[in-house]
Amino acid sequence: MKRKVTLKQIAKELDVSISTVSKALKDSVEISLDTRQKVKAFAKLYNYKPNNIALSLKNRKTKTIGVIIPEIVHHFFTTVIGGVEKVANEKGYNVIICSSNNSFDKEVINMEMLASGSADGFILSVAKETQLKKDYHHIEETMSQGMPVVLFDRIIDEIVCDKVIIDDAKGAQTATNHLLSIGCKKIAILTTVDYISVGKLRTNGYLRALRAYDIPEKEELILKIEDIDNCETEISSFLKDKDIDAVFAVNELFAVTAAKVLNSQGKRIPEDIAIIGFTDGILSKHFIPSLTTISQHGEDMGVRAAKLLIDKLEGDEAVTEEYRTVIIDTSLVQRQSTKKTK
Amino acid sequence: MKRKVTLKQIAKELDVSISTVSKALKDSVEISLDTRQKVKAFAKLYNYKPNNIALSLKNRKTKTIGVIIPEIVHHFFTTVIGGVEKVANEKGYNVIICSSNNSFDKEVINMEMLASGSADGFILSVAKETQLKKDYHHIEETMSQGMPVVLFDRIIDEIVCDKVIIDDAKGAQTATNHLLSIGCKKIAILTTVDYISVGKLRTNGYLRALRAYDIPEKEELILKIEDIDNCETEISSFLKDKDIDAVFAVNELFAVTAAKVLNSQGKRIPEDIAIIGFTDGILSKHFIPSLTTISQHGEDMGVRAAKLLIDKLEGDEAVTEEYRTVIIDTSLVQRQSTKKTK
DNA sequence: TAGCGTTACGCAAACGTTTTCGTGTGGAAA
DNA sequence: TTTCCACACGAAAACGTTTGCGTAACGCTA
Repeated sequence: MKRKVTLKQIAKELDVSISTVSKALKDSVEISLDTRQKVKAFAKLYNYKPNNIALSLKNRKTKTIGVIIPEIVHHFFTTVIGGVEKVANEKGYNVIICSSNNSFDKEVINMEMLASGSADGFILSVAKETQLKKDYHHIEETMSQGMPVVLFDRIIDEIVCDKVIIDDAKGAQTATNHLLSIGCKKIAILTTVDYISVGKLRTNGYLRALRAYDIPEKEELILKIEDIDNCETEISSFLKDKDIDAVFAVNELFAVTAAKVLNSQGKRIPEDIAIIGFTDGILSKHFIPSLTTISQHGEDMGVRAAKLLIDKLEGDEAVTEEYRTVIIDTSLVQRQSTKKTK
Repeated sequence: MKRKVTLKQIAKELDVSISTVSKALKDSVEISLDTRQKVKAFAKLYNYKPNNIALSLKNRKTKTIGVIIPEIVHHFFTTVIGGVEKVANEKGYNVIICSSNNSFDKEVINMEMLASGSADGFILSVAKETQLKKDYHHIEETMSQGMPVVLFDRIIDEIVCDKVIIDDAKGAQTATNHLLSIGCKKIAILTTVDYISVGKLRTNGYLRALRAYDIPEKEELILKIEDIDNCETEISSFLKDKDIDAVFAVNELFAVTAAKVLNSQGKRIPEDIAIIGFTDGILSKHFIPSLTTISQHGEDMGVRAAKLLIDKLEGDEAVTEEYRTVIIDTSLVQRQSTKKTK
């Protein structure tokens, strides 16, 4: 089992100096054509590849982007990663992905790990726990050490940096408006507890849409779900015998669960009750009936986030000092769960 | 914007040597208690963290595991990653994830990138293109340079290394047996083209089960799908007016698509036609009716793969020279799409 | 033949660590 | 006063690169 070949070994074999080998491989005119060819042939033969670690140390940059997301088993986040990878690879960057599993501690650990030499900058969506805890020291520390950070989706207002978000409130408003426009009047919302920023914003959008239509908001039509993993029972009892004609769910799981629950309660979708979700994942697409949703364009988010980060990494001082917030448009994806029937 | 603080800077500030600082931080008895405390206080104040890159270079290992998967937006693979991360983090390893996007070239590039210093070993599921092309030089090269590789799921028989697989044929047999046991006799299979190893194996399992029941295999009940993204039309025309009482789909998408197609063709599931899938993803779970499947236990696979790799990385010569193949048990997850009705 | 300019290469520093092997200082024993 | 031994610390090498600069050797001109 041979080790990886280094410049030093090539130099020794060929009885020249390390610098000669290095220069020859770079086709430097300093080195005679003859030597250059000899070195290159030898390097190819032994499959020489420069050691990235050594390069990183020397250049003080790693050419890799660290991505930290709350969950890896999550369609939306993986699509974002897809977008990040796309531009990163184009620009010669590597992508390291870590998941925080929605744990504050793991987020900190991962961030420190990557920050201590493994990545040049970060693309980050913060963990639930972090939003709850409001402790952002790890992010601020990273930034203060000169490493750019781009926040996306679950962002933090207090932190000044580049951000990529969707207009959650507007998207929710669009969703609600859609329901209103097809004649729904009694619209329930399934949302998250308020400390999840996106949940809160979407709730706001829902309320805004109602107000615009002069429909009074009713406390009993709003369900704020804490335990996402066991949302079914909560949703089931909430929806039981409720006098509504539409449900707006702030994520895919809630939407699908609501559909199932309503189904088993004997309601027809969309005839009796319309459903609209948020996030355009495979569940919404393949469910029967297929679910109307607000698409977040995850891949776009990833693309924009990566561009922002790379700009900052390669930019001059002017760019470095200015922070931008990119707002990705949402779009309504109409499917069967909100057919116009009234 | 301050840079990251290094040993050298601390040494300079405190007017001692670099080695003294390094030793002090490691609580070496060589250094006086007084100096030790001073150094540590200073290091904490400036939030000193050793530079991983420098450590990697010095130690000639990175303490990171490279994971390369065909698709990042894929539930099964992300669950595997979850398993890998779990044990990796326990053992102090970092995880770098790259997707090949099912492209041979990208697989090679990613592998070479990570191999040239960024990772100590690999956990890999090969791209479709690689299976088709049968070009494995990048994997063999990596191994010959002393970096262990663990293959999982889509493996390559010709390569000698640690492997983690499920018994695809057995799982398919279990699935088919299940259908037979509830009285189905005319079972169609939706599978992939043969060069996808898992597809072929699952087809074999299906045939084996039929033979065991003395049911002749019929060419017209087998659909080998090439273009997965546009499987719907193909499945639709295949299933049209076919005289069958069950469908076995080798993956989740095929199963769901079949269910939808049958639905729209006026068949009831499971009363008219039973459906069983492979891979226990969210689609199967949330579909109505929920789909019976063969669970691959993705997280388990990740756990075992990571353990194999770390064993090899940290093991002595004896372990290093022996290759193991771990077979993960599949299990039947019974749901509504295969109710016993006959 | 002395002086000069090329050519073709080597030296050494630097990136940030760790670790082995000195070494200067001080006090105590002889 | 000399010798010896802890003690506390520093120098240097090594990991694998890149690159500015120094310099032998050579051929040519004056």
